[in-house]
Amino acid sequence: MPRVSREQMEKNHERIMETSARLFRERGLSGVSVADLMAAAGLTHGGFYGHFDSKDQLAAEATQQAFEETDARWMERMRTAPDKRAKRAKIAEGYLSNRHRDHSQNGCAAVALAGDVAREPDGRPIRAVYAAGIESQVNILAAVSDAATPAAQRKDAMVQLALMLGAVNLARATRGTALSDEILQAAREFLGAKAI
Amino acid sequence: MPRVSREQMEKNHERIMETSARLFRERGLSGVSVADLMAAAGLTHGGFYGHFDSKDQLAAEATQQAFEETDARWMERMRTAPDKRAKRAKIAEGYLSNRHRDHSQNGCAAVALAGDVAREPDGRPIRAVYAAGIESQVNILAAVSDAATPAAQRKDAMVQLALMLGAVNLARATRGTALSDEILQAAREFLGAKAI
DNA sequence: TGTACATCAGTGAACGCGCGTTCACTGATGTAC
DNA sequence: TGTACATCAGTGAACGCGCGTTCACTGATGTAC
Repeated sequence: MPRVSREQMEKNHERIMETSARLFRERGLSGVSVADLMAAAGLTHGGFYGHFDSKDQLAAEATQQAFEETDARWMERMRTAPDKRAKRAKIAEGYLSNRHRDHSQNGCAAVALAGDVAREPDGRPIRAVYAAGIESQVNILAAVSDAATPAAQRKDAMVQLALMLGAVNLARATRGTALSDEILQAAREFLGAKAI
Repeated sequence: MPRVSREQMEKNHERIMETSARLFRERGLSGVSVADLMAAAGLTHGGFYGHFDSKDQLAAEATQQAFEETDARWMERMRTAPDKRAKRAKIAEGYLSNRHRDHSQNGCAAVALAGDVAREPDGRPIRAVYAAGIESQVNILAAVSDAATPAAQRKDAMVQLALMLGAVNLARATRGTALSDEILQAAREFLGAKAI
């Protein structure tokens, strides 16, 4: 049934973006084919190029959307915490949860796609999107650092982000072992976060 | 020129392993084809299955070899350091160097393959190899922790490893930006390591 | 408001390509005498 | 030590398959009158 209404077409466009943002985080950039992600949106593969120039371009747009969602989630998690220390711990609790390890599809794009983006050639749109996403996360974390100077706050933020990302990455790669739980636990304790 | 001597065949086997260990770290498990890695070893693709049961099996063996090389390098780096604190810093210096960021092919398999292994299905041989490699790295780092109890030493080790791995992963994914250098620098400072 | 027709979102076959793996073949190696 | 022959490491064509992308087509949507 070809030729849907313009309104329906916009809904389809959004649905392709949203399902792709989840699939890319779950299976990686090359782990999802155009046919896969169109099928996940309830369409056939041929129509893809009416919505996006290329798979690369969609990957960049979907990644940007995923970063924005994570930023929003972080802000929301911090909202009820009484002070900076508690706000940092709140973010760490979610990030270092077993739930986040086990559901990369809804999780942070930074950790889900780090390995893929690291191997993308220079100049690919997703590289700029990724770097901007990390910069934004660093800024959010720097704003809740207790360090004395902006430079020290920024360094604090980078250390917390690197630790969280590394711990989740390691925990996912060792999924199913006791070591995996241990790593998350060690990182949580270090960042003053509870198990949730 | 088929049928080489048994001695030559063993050399070829080793060369396939060694070039593969480098290529997998540089381009990822699915970024290297059997033809690629046989060509890198100076052979044609058809002979591959005389040496290995499958690409998966080679990936597991090559990854194990890469982990062993990193362990040996860490021990060597620590050898001349006067105390535990200096030994930890020595490892961090190498790990968090711009050189390590820019040459994953000769670097740590844990960070190079974390994303790939995280997405491998349960039961694949490389998953067990990877988990054993991480366990070994944790043990090496725990042995140079200044914490009071073995449990605390192990947690220290996991935090240092997660931070180093996360920082290098982020630095690689943001390669070419000022942010990339900043992240390595922040992690080095945190772990008391110099820039080398 | 109703009709005629142009537009174009989505379909599905097809494109060239590279993948992991198999296999018939080749000819130097290794061995039996 | 020399010869005849069986072995088997490596070759390269071929297998079925899935990939990203293209394109002729379809028929409901949207518009001009």
